Amino acid sequence: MPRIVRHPEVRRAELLAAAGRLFSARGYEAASVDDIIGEVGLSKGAFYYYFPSKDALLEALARQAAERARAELEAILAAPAMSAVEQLNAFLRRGRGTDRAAEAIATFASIFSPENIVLYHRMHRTVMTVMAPALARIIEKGRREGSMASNDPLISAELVLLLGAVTHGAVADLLAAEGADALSQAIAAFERRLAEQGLAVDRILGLPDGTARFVEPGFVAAMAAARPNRNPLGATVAAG
Amino acid sequence: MPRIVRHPEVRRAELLAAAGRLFSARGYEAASVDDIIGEVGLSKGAFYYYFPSKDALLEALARQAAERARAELEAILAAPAMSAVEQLNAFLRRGRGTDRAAEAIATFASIFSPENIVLYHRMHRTVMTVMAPALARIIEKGRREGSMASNDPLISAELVLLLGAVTHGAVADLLAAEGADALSQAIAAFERRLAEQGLAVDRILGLPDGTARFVEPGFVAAMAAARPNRNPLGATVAAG
DNA sequence: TGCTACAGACCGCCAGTCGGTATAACTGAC
DNA sequence: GTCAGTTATACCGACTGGCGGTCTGTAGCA
Repeated sequence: MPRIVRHPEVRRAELLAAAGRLFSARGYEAASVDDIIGEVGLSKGAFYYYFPSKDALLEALARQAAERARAELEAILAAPAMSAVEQLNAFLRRGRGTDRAAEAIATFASIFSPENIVLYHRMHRTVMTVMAPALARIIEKGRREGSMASNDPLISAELVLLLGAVTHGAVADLLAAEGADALSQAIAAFERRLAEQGLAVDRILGLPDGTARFVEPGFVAAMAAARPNRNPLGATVAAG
Repeated sequence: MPRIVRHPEVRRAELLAAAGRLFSARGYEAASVDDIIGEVGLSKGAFYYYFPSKDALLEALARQAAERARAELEAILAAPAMSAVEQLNAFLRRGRGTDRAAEAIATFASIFSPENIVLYHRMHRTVMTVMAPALARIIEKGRREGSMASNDPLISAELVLLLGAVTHGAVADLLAAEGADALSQAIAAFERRLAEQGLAVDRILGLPDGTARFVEPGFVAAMAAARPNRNPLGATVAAG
């Protein structure tokens, strides 16, 4: 086979990109190392030259995601003109504008699928460790401004983040919904759920009811409209 | 090899029991089907006579756990003498008495270990579908009694259950703590966390602060005291 | 000339398959 | 009631394909 040499950073990025695609599409376990190197056009030996194990590749992918999330956050935190409450809402809605609904539903569809628990968990854990302290800073600011209450900003931050990550079931329902009736029902259920989650955040942080909102209005409907094409036999996503 | 025939129900139970032990001890992926049948003294063919796949065995195990949880709940729900608030606390503390601390820490240690995400997730999901409606009934009762507030008892129930399942990190810290100082710090952190989670539940359900409590006093210390013996090299549970 | 980035045959293990079989349970003849 | 014949059930274990990971190299750039 022709031997093609690239800059290590480029190769590493290629592997991460291919792994990201394949893990999302097929699930972490179902996507083999051979699949990944096949996509990049690399040998087994070269792969293990870059990553000590398949798990390390997953870890690197999670770190990458966390790093990107952190970068997105810096922008919010760096804006001193915003009140803590405004920052909170900006935080909760990051990447959840109606314009990014298609992107969001695609991500959800792959990451919340049953065969992707491992991928989801890794991402979540790693991103969480980056996000929690950032959100805690917002909560502390809110406390100083007198708009928020919390005994322990870091713990409160983790609880709030947790509430943001419970969308699993509702997303699955949204993806599985067949027919206009079921779809509009799923949308309504999803929005009720998001409203309740927002309320829970308000209560935990001592904000007036209706202050925190996880998505901007119309986001769920936009996501539903942008659902990835499902196979004609139905049940793309197994129930449960 | 001698051929030993048993009643199918007995064999099935044997397999479930062995799988429960091995999955907990080594993790779902690390415990092979060969390990399980080795423990039971059965052949590969016989195993696949009972379960169509290793995953189906995990599913059956999760169902079993859910069924047991449901049975435990019936007792609480069947007691009409208890107020909804009392039922809530009984619910939150099920299996969390100081007398059951040893059992609890052992369960946590295995189920929250990094290599057991799959096992944890399955159990959690299955048990959740059983628990959420039960807790929702308690919340409805509380609403009728005027002690609780909720727009949607089922969603509130799911949020409350979720809050009960966030103990991961703190448990890991508790298990990893080396030396008296670190241990007492981990205990304190755990208790602060549980207190905050209790507060969050209070707020979500419109209860006075300090009403809901996830464990009885002294439970965390009792758990810490009952930690399973860790290997002398330290770091039984990998960080994170 | 030496080190870095690569190649690919190879290994052990694992979930799952398959053809076969011992044994218990049932049948009917006497 | 018992005993050969038959069937269905519960079981055996060699085998397969594919997986993650290893190892011995080696081409190509510096």
